[in-house]
Amino acid sequence: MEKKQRMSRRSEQMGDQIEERIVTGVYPPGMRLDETELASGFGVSRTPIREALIQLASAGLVEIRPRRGAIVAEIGQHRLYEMFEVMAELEAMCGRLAARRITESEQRALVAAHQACEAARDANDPDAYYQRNERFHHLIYAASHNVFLEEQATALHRRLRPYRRLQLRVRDRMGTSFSEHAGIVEAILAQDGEQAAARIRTHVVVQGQRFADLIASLPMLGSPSLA
Amino acid sequence: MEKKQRMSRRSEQMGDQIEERIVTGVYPPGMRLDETELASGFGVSRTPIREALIQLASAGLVEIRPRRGAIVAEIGQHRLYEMFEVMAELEAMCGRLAARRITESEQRALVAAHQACEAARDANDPDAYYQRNERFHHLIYAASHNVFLEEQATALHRRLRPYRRLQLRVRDRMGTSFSEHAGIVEAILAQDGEQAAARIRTHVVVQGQRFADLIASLPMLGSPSLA
DNA sequence: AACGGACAAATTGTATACAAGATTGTTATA
DNA sequence: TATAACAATCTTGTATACAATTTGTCCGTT
Repeated sequence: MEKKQRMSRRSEQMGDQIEERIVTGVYPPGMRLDETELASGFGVSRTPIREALIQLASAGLVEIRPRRGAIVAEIGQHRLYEMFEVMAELEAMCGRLAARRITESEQRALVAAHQACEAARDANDPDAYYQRNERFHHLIYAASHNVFLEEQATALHRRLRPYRRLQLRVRDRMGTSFSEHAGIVEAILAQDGEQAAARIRTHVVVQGQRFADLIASLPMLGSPSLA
Repeated sequence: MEKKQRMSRRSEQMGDQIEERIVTGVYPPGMRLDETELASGFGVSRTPIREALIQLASAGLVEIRPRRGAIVAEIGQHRLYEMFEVMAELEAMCGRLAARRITESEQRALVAAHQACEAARDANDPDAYYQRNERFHHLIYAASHNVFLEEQATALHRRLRPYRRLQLRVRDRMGTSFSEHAGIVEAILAQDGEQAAARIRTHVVVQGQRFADLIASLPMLGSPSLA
């Protein structure tokens, strides 16, 4: 999990900062990202900003219309549903592979992360739960022992972060989430790949009413026909 | 399938051209991509080249080492296996969804594409089969009626293109491929999602000996520990 | 009053100039 | 002869200047 050694490349730092502002909602969907403005705001020239925007566009966070500037990508309900559908399947795949390939130390780490979630739930601390939940899921990605899959899952998870986050405050989502985690852990430890996959699929929000609740809780909309 | 209206953005054209040269092997894995050299070669300045390289790096085709230039990404055996493993699952998901959601006109198009493959096989024309096979697969992606999934599958498919291409010349792969297609079409038309998924999983090369053959047939190697 | 065209302002895309770090080759010394 | 340090050169990263296209406004005409 170490990744600090390349200091150069301002454009990357810019990219990280802009991305942070996008996923935290400081730059809301649809907002125009003026190159000159961003440049003066960050105290750099347009060049690193442009390069950062191109990267973010490749990642799908912003949309660059030729000669017409960049805007924060608007994800419509429909496309959001599609992305969660894919996310569910990617995570399910991670779970299936993890059940077959997880090592003993990874098992211990997973159980520990699960217990950490339990503590956060008991303390009724959504922020803590959110972070520990992220760790829990990431441990499953890593336990798949497919680095490429892990990367893909992490990237998509990150992209869905702002939408997922709000969802934790809805209803008794924390409690539900935790008990679902329990089932997932059990299946993985039992090396039952198919059951792990099935339970993860259910866990990810795509299912029926739960997704509708998510949609309803989102302040940012975006027209459904954007996809 | 129309996408021609934005003429501006040289960097995109450069990106497409460089990408083409990468996937066709003109720029082999590991090759150094000198910005100045490329710029003068394409008759443009370094700026569009740089932007193109950044995009290609985001897509995973090139690797940019800060202050040390860009090289064509080397995909080691291990990572290649991982990518095919994910590809298989993505395609399987497409098939499962397609079985449930495919429209009648899409069914006709799929059958037509399948028959076109048959003709190419009978003519023993690998190049034609290659193209029609691509179309066949893409139709399944589209029939999933999940645009995001379709995009992801298409992107990964494209990235694996150079490796897949060589594979068609191996053995009697064309004949095998076609008969597997038949089973896939049947499952989708029968709306049997699980069977379609299973057959597609088998169809994609990851399975045992077949993947070993693929590896053996690849001139470009890349160290296995790159992942 | 509304529509259309032309001009003006602003913003993106590209080229070039400059700065900073990396690589390579040379030289001196052990 | 080999190694280490230094210098020269080359390449990338950033800033700025310029070109081209879009957008908005104003005025004229119908």
